[in-house]
Parts: sequence; C-alpha cells; structure tokens
Amino acid sequence: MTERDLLRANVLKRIQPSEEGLDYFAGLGKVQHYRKRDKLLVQGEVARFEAFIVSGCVRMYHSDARQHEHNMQFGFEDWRVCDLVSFYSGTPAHHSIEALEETTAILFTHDDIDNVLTRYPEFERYFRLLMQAAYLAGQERMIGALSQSAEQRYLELISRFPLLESRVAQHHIASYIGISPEALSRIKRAMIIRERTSLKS
Amino acid sequence: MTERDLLRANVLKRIQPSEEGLDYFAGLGKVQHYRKRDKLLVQGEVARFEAFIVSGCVRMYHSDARQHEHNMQFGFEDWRVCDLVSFYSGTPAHHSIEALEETTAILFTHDDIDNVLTRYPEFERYFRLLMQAAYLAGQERMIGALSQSAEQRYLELISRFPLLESRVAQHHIASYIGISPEALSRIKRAMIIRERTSLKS
DNA sequence: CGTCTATTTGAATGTACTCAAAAGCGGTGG
DNA sequence: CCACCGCTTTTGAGTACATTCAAATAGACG
Repeated sequence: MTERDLLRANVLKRIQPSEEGLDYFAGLGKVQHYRKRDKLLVQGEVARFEAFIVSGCVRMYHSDARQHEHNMQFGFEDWRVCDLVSFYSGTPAHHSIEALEETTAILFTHDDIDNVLTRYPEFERYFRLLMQAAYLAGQERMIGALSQSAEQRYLELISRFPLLESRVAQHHIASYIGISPEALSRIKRAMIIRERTSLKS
Repeated sequence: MTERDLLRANVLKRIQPSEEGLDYFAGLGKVQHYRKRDKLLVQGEVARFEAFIVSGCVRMYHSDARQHEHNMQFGFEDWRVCDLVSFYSGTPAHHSIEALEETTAILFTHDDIDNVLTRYPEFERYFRLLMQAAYLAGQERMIGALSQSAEQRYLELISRFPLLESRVAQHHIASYIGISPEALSRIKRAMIIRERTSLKS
C-alpha cells in the first residue's frame, strides 16, 4: 500500500482535506504496472485516465505530421502525467505517453475525479492547484523556447532536473528542448571545448 | 453596469452558481479604463490583479535579456489576461501587459478571489475551468511551436482569431508566433506569390 | 561476441536572424 | 490640401544556427 501513501502525501502537500475525503480519494484509482516501452496512452485515442507515477519514468510526446516526435513532458515518482486536453474534453489525444523504465502508476478515470469532487468539493482546490502548477510550468517553458538559445534551455533543464541526465536518453532531452539529437551533441561538445580553453588561459 | 453583465455571462458559461454567489462575485473587482499603450502590468512587479477585458484589446509579453519582446497572449472582450504565475505565487511577473487600444477591464485582486472562494466554494470549479482552458491553450501553442513551420503557425493563428489581422499590428503577430517582423513579411509575400503562380498554371 | 541502438562527426542545405535602408501609411499642423 | 513626422512594413545582403542525410564510433544487453 505504499503507492497509496505517496498519493496521500501528494494531496497533503497542497490541501488539508477531511480524513474521510482523503481516505476516499486515496482509495480511488487503479494501480498499474508498465514495462519499458509500454504505452500508457496512444496519440489519437481518448485519454481515459490521469496517471500518478509511483515509481519509474515516462515521457509524454507529440508525433507530428512528419512522424517527428516532440517530448512535451517527463514524469517521475510523485508526478502526474496526462494529456489533460483529451482527458477533460474527451477529444482524441495529441500525445502519447510511454514508459522509459519499469513504471508503476495509479490511474484515475474521469469518473474517479468527478466522484471525489462531488462528494468532497474541497478537492476542487487540489485539482485547481495541480492545474495551476501545470500551467505555470508550461508558461515558463514557452518563455524559454521563445527567448533562450538551445544551449541555455539545455543548461536550465538539467540544472532544474538533474535526474534527467542520468535516467533519460540524450535524444529525448534534445527532443524536449526542441532540437535534433545531433544539434544537442554538438552543443555539448562546444561547451566542453569552451570549458577546456577557458581553463587553460 | 454592462461590464458586470459580461462578467456574469462569462461565469454562467462555465458554472451554475447560486444567485447569491453570482451577485457577490459580479460585484467584486474594479472597473478600470486604459488608453492605448497604457500598461496594466509591468514586468518585474508583482501582478496584483487579474484583468477581465470588457472592451478593447491588450497584449501580454515577455521582455528577454536582450530586450526583445515576445508576445505570449492577446486579450479581447470577454477574455481574462493575467500573469498567473506572479498572481498566484506572489513572485515578480515575467510579463508586461499593455493596452493596444482603448481598453476597459475589471480588475480582481487576489483577495477578491479568495473571498469568493471562501464564501462560495462553487467558484473553485470556475477557476479550475479557467485554469484548464488557459493550460490547454498553452499546450496547443507549444505543440505548434515545436512541430509546425512559421507559416503554418501564422495560418492557424489567423484562422482561429480572424480579429487579429484587423486589430493588431503585424509585428505583434510575428512576435506571437515567434519570428521577426521581417520574417513574417517575407512569409506573407511568399504565400501571395505561390498563390499567383498556382492560379496562372 | 555480435546485434541493436545511441551518440558523434561531417558536409551540404535551409530557415530565420540581424542590420540597414527604402517604401508605405496615417495623422497633425501649417 | 499638402508637407512632414513617426511608425510599420517591405526588401536586400550577409550571417548564424539548426536541420537533414549519411557514415563512423561507442555503449548496452543478451
């Protein structure tokens, strides 16, 4: 039941619900296990659940008209991953979600969430705060994409999530910051060379 | 009192609050008038209010380290514009908001919103839905930025908001889609030439 | 060890940027 | 009504950065 505890802790980071409400919510959802490369969601289908990652790591990505994949979000323990557009509006998802490692998640259907919101409206605040956090992250990312160089975006990303370097393939990071894997490779090399020459001088 | 009516209608598009709650909410906020080029918010200050645009038009933009401005959002009648990051977290805003025309807005402070949420928790849902809509829009935009050409982004933007072409300067649109004004000018010319030659053939 | 995938490197190409200048447009005052 | 001013848009030329395609190298895993 340790998955459920992680979930409880996640709620308590944001709101102080009644014990009853928390129990109810923590009992919802379905624990699911995924192996590396399993898909939690396939682009074009409707997202029927929101995934709360208990352990492991996933990526959410969009595959464009030219079959190029663009990573939109990574998800580790204690993160929530979902194509919220699809989930809340019932339209086909613009994203796929794929496990990058062995991953355990708790899946919440729309009904689960409706149920808790109807019974314990205190959770409206929880979901609003989650939404807010997701929005803010997106906003920050957009600013970065518009006003920073690829190198700056890379440095900022890995300084904010040092996990990524060790757990995620480099081409996935390249995709996240919006450049080709070759470009990221070159950028890293340029950084190393710059560092060497500046140390010598 | 027509400003307030627009606000009521906006609420009713999303939730069915008690009459009491709606009256309370519709009475909140302060009507404010801005002239062209007036700033509703200056980057670096804390956003003390969320603006509900009653008439006119504004842009929210980020000014980067090189003093380049990047338009993040436009706002017309019946839209909400705010640096939500700053507003909800109390940190200095990463955006400025500027009136592009004579503009009337209703301004809601954080206290206003806290008050209505405390008294009428039904409004949690309203703000969650707003947040959701804002998030979804951001998500769509990010996908576009990563996977579409500048030309496609331009075409999609003006087909979605035909208002823009007539009411907003071209360089503001260029900034929104993330390219220089020169680049947009060239793209438009290329489109016209393509059209001419395809008509002739 | 061999296979599969990820990363690196190279070369040619493309797209958008910067800087600079010209042309277009709208409003104001003489 | 015209001349001028300020601002936007257009055009040109040179440059920077990332892309694509292709090939070589390096790592991971069975």
